[in-house]
Amino acid sequence: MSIRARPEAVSEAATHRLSLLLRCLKTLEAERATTTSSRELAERFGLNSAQIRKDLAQFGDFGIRGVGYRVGELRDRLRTVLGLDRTHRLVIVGAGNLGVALADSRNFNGDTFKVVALFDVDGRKIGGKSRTGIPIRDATDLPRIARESEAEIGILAVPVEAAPEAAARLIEAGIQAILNFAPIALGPMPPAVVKNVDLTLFLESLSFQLAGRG
Amino acid sequence: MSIRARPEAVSEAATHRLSLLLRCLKTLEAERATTTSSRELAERFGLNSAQIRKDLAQFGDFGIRGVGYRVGELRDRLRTVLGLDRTHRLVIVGAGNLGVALADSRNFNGDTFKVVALFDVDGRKIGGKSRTGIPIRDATDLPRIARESEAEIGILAVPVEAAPEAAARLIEAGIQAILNFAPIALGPMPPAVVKNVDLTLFLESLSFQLAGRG
DNA sequence: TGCTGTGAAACCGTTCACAGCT
DNA sequence: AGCTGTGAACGGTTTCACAGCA
Repeated sequence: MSIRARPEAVSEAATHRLSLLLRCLKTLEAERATTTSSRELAERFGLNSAQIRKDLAQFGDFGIRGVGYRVGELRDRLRTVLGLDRTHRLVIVGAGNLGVALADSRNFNGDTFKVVALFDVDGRKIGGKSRTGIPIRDATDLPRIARESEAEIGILAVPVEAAPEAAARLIEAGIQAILNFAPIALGPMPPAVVKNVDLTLFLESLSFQLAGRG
Repeated sequence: MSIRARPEAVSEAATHRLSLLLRCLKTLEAERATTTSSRELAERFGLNSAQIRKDLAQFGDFGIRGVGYRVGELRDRLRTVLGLDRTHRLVIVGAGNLGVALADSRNFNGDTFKVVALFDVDGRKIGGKSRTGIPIRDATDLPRIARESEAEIGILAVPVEAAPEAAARLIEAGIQAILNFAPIALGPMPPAVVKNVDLTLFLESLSFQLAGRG
């Protein structure tokens, strides 16, 4: 029922579980369910019921003892907790295959996330548009455009050599969070939050697991 | 000096650190360094020296007390441990923006990983090629082609609705490991290893961190 | 009754600190 | 002397088990 002050530290694993939980709730809602319980959620989606309760308890008392959770209400609370109750504008640096793929992706273009522009240094690309119509702008205009469009999140989809400098530019442009796809571990760059998504690492991790077999 | 039997369980975090460590060694090698130590590695690359030693100790005694590690030797050992001392062939299901971007990516096309084909159900794409020349084949031919080319790893770059069935097809085709980019948590699908890379989750995680500020 | 919310217990990964080897 | 390899201490996260409330 009641909300709690946000704890100073929440583990990344817990954050991911909350995102996943929100998705589960959307599924239940699509089925017109009005009420659920940590046990039902756990059984249907392969989770742990105690963990669901603990994860939620960090942010408030959202359930009703003896009953469970109201689906619509819990979904709203989770959206608020995760900051998904408003629109986040994105800029993508690097209009190569990956940058354009992300810009046109369904998942990056809903109500909560919106790509405002792609940026590149290649004069042949500048002035063009992605398939879904995201404009490709000159990377030197990034600071101005990022501020004007009030973009908060920057995606790095440039080659590894260009990544550190591009990251520095995003910071200058007032970007608050960076999702880095270049295979280099960017350290924290205050005041922005950095998340590295190293696709090579995932592949090598699979290779490692394959190596542990006949 | 000596190698050890592979432990039954290695944490994912440790695996990622070993991949990163291998990258650091490549850097040192490019600088013609022949010897290094856990302390040097830790200081130069922002790691923890005890953790480096612990991570390595799971697989053998690779160092020399009082001296450190020989760069070339340690790199070779790590490559073996991670299974990167041979070529892994990949198939990519879904020749949309993301699939093609991955197929053409530098990081997915070196000596250790090689994309053999893209697969799609769209007749207009079938028979074509990606920019770097990866052929786009009919998804119904996946089992045959995957076996003929001895592909071990399958990448799922299809829309979320198509992901579960496409995953099942990869298993039928004898694929040993799946890297899933669709925003759905695929459970384990024995005998294959599954790794979910949910880009939406990363974005939502950043959103959450942004929500914890003024 | 049956669920949540939560202390306590178990577990796992990281860090410390040093014995032992070169 | 100096580094590795490792048992022991620590801290954080997950799981358990139940008190307390609808």
